[in-house]
Amino acid sequence: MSKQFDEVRRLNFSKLEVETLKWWKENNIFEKSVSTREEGIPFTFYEGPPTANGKPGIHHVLARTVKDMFCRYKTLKGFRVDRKAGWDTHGLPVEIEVEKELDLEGREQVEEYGISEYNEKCRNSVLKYKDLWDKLTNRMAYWVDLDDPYITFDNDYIESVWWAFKTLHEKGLVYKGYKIQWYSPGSGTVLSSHEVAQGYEEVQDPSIFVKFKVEMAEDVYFLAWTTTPWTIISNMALAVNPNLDYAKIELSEGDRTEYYIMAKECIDEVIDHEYEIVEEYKGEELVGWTYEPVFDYALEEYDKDDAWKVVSADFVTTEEGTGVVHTAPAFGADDYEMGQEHDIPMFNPIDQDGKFTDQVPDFEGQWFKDADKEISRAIKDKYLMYKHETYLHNYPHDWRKGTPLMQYPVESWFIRTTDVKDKMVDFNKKINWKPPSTGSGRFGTWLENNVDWAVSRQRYWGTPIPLWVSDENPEHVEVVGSVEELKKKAGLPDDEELDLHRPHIDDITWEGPGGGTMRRIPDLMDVWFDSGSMPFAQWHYPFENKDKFKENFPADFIAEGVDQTRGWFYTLHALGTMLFDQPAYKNVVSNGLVLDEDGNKMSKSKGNTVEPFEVIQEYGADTVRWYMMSNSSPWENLRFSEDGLQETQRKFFNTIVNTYSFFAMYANIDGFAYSGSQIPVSDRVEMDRWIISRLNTTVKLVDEYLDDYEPTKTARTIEHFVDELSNWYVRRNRRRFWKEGKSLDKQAAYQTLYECLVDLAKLISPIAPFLGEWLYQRLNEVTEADEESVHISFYPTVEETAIDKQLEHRMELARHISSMVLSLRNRLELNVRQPLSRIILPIEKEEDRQAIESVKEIILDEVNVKEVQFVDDDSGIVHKSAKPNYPKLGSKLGSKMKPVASKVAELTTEEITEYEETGSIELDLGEQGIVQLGEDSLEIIRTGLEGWSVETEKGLSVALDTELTEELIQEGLAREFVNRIQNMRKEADFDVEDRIIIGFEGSEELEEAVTTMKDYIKSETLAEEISSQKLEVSDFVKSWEIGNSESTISIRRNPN
RNA sequence: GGGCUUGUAGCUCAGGCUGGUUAGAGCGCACGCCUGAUAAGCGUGAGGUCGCAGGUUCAACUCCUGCCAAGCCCA
Repeated sequence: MSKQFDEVRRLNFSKLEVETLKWWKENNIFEKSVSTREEGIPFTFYEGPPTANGKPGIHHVLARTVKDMFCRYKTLKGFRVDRKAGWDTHGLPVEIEVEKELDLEGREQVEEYGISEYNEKCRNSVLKYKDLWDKLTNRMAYWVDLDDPYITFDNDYIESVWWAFKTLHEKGLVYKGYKIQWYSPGSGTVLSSHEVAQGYEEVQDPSIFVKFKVEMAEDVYFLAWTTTPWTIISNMALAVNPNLDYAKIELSEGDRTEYYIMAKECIDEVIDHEYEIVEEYKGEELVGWTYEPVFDYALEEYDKDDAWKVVSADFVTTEEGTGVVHTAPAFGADDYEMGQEHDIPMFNPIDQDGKFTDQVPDFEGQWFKDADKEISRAIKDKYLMYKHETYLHNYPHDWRKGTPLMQYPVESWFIRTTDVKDKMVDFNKKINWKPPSTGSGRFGTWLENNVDWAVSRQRYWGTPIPLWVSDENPEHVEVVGSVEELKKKAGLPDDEELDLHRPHIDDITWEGPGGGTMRRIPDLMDVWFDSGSMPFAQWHYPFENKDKFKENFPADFIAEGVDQTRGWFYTLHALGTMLFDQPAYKNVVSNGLVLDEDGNKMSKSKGNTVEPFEVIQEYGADTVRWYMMSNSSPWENLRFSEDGLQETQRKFFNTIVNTYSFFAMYANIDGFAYSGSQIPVSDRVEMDRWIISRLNTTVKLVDEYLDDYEPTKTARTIEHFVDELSNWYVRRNRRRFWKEGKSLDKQAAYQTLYECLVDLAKLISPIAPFLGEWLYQRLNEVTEADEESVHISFYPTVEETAIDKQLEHRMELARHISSMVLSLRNRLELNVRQPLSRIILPIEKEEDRQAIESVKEIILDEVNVKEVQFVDDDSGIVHKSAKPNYPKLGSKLGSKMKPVASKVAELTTEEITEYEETGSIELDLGEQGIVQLGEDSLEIIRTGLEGWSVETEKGLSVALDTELTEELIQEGLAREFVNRIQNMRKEADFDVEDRIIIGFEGSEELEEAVTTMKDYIKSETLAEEISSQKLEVSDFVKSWEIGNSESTISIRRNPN
C-alpha cells in the first residue's frame, strides 16, 4: 500500500509554524535556498538596517513581509538571493536613550561624565533589543543572514565610510560652510528637528514695522516687518518678490511727509493712516536699490557696498508683513541661503550663550531676547519705527529648559550634492518606484530642490569625520581614507588596535607641514551617511570583497517605509551617484504606516500599539503576513484590525486546508499517489480543463504582478483562484471523487486537483511561507515528485496551451446562469432538491448557444433542472429592449444624444427586430429632425419571456419552467429521502465507506417514489437493500417529515 | 507654510490613467438553501447624493479649479 496523505481537520497555525521553523533549521533550508542557486544569476537585495535600541513593532512585520516575499519569489525563479542583515548603531536616538538612562542633560554634562564611558554606554545600549529583533525575524520567517550582519559601529564598516568620505573629498565635493540651525543658547547646543518639534509654545512676541531709508532719496523708506527686533542689528538685505506689484505711498502728518515702498496688496492691512499711491513698481524694478542700515555696528566689519541692498526672492509673499522681507543671514535659514546666493555676508554679534558681544557695545552682555525692548526703543529713537504691536504665534523653545531657541549659524561640513543634482534626477528616472508617485513626487521634487548635504554633527556617538586640520594653518586639511593611512600619518605601529570612535580617535594627532599639530575636527558624520554607505561598507569595500561588491551593486530591490524618502532612499541614491556614477537600486517599494483600527497612528502614549509577538502567537505569522499584503497595497497606510486577521484565516487559509483535506480523504481511500502517468490535459473533461486553465492564468498573472512588485494584486489573484478551486471546482466535482471504482475520469480528477494544490503551495509560499511549506510537504511526501522544500522548489511554469480563454468565459457564463436560476428558485420558494423540467434561454446567436451547450451539464446539475431550451425570437414570447451604444453615438450625435437615448428606450420588440434585420433604424426626434442609426448603434437585450418567471442580469435572461410532473415530484421525494439517510449516516457516525441496509415506513406516495428511484437511492447512500418496513435489527432509527407526511427510517450497517 | 498621498456601502478595499448611463468584491447584517469538505459550503436581499462646491462635456465616481478632512515628509 502506498503512503497515505495526512488527513487533517483543523490546523493550529501557530503550532504548525513553530514546528516548521524547527524543521527548516534542522535541515538548513534557508542556506539551501541560496546554495542550490549557486550557479544562478544573483538577485541583490539590500537590507535597510534597523536600530536595535527600540523594540520591534507590528509595522516592522509589514515592511519585512514585503522584503521577504520578493526575495523568496526570486529564489523560486532560480535567482541566488544573498541577504545580509544589518544594524544601524549610531546617532542621536541612541544618545537620547543613553542620556535618559544616565540622567544627563546637555553637552556639558555628557562631557563631564566622560565621552569614553558615554560612548561605551551607547555601544552597549544600541543592541539592547537585538535578541528580540532576531526572535521576531526568525518567528515571522523573515529570511536574512543574521549570523553575519553588518554593524555600522564596526571598525571595518567605519573604515569603508572613511574611504567614501575621502573619495568625495578628492572629487572636490566636500567643503566647509555654515548651516543655520535651531540652537538653544540656554543649554548651548544645537537641537535636532525632533527636539525642536517638542518645544513649540504659543508666545506673544513683538511685531514691528521698520523703515529702511532708501539711499539718495529724501524721506523714502522701504517698510519691512519682523517679530524678532534683535535681528535688525544683523540686517544685511531686504528681499522682494520680483513678480509682485509694489507701490510707493505718500503719508502726511502735520507738516511732515514720508514715502513708503511696500507690496500693494499689503497696504490696507498695514497702514493705519490716510495715504496716496504715488508710484507703482514690479518687484524686479526694485532689485538692486540700496538703503541705509538701521544700525551701523556691522559697518565696523563690512563695507557699505557689501550689503544693504534689495534682492529678489520667490518665496516672498503678501500673506504676512509688507512684501518686503527683512533679511539677516546669520539668523534664518532662508536668509542665509539668500545671502549665499547674492554674496551678502552675515553679521553675527551673538555668542554661544545667546548674549550680545562687544561688537555691539550698546547692548553688550544682553540676552538676545531681552534686548528686543531696548533695540525697539533705539529704532524708535531713530524715527525708523512705523508701528509696534504684538503678535501671538508658535515659537520653538528648549524642550528641557523652556528658554527660546534661535536660528544660529553653525560651522558645518557639506557635500556638494548640488553638483550631481542633474545626474541624480536623471538616474531617478531609471528606478522603478512603488508607488510611482513617490518616485516622481516626493522623491523627485526633493531631488529637484536639492541643497548641499550638511554631513557634520556636533555629537559624540557616531562615525568620526576623518578630517584633520592644522591648528597653525586652518587652510591645511588632511582627509584620512583608511586605518593604514592614519597609522602611517600618526606614526603608529601597524599592529596597534584602534577604536575609531571618539574620544580615542581625537587623541591621534601629528605634526602639520608648516609646524603646528594636525587635529581631528570634533564633528561626526550624519548617521544617514552610515546607512547610505551600506552597499559597499557591508562588504568592507574596497579593502576586501571587491568582487562581492561589484556583483551586488546596484541592488535589484530595496524596501523601506516612505519616511525613508529623504533618509535612506536619498543617501543611497546620492552616494551611489557620487561614488559609482550609478543609481544604487533598481526597484524600490516604499511602504506606508500601520494605523490602528480607527485609523489613528499607533503610539505608546495612546496605548493602541499592537504587540507583534502576541498577534503572531494568536493567529500565526502567515495570517498576519497574508492579511497585510492582501488588505491594501503596502504603500497605503494599513488599518490593522483583528477582524481582518480572522477573516483571512477563515476565508483563505481554512479554505485551502479544507480543499486539501477533501483531496487527502478521497485520495487515501483510492490509494492515489500520482504514480500513474499523467493524463493529457486535452483528454480531461471540460471542468478539469477549466480549472487547469484558470490555474495557468493565475500563475501567469501572479508572475507578472510579482515581477512588478505588486503584493496586493498578487495576493488577491491567488485568493480568487482559491475561491474558484474550492467553491466551484471541488464543489461541482465531489461526486467524481467518491464515485466507486478507479475510472480514468477519477484519475483525471485526482491529478487535476493535485496539480492545482501543488502549484498553489508554490504560489502562496512567498507570502505565506509556512502554509505553503505545509501544503507542499503534505503532497510531496506521498508523491516524492519534487524538491525537499517548497522554498527550494521552482516557480510553476505557465502552460500557455492549457490556457483557454473561451473556456474560462463559458464557465463564467455557466456560473452566471446558475446564479440566476438559483435566484429564481429562491424567489419562487422552490428548493433545489425538487428537480424541475427545464430552463429557457432566449439566445439567438449560434456561437453563444454552443458555448452554453458545452457547459450545460454543469448548469443543470448545479440547479437541478433536466433540460436547457433555447428559444428563437420568432417564438413570439421573447421581449427585446435596446440600449444606445453611447461611446459610438455620443461623439457623432452630440447634443442629440439625450433625445435619441429616450427614443431608443421606447422601441418595441418589433422595431428592434426590424433593426436587427436591416441594420438601420430611423428615429423621429420631432423638432430636432430625423436621425438615422446604422449598424453597431444599438445593444440588444432579450429580456422578458411571455408567461414565465424571468431573471435578467448583465444582458442575459433566464426563464424557469416551474411545472411539476408526477415524475419530478417522485424524484424530489427520492432526493429528500436520500438527504435524510445521509443525515442519519452522519448522526450514527458511520464511516464514509460503510454499506447499509435501509428500512422505512411512510406514505404511499413516498413508497412509490422510493420504489421507482431505488437504484438512484442505493447508489447515493451506499445501500445494499431498501425495504418498505421497519428493520428488525437496526443501528439507528429516526422519524422525519418528508413531503407532507411523516416517515420513520431505520438503518443498519452491513458488516461486509 | 511647502511637497506628496488618501477620501467610493456599517467595515476593509477594487474601479478612475484612456469619461459612456443598474458603481463592484469580501466581511458584517437579514432571509433562504445545501449536506459523502460538515465547528465547513452555497445563494438571494437590503445597504452608496463615489469628501464638498464650481467648471468642461451630449454625458463626470473618472478630467480641470477651488475648498474641507486625514496622514507622511520637510520648513
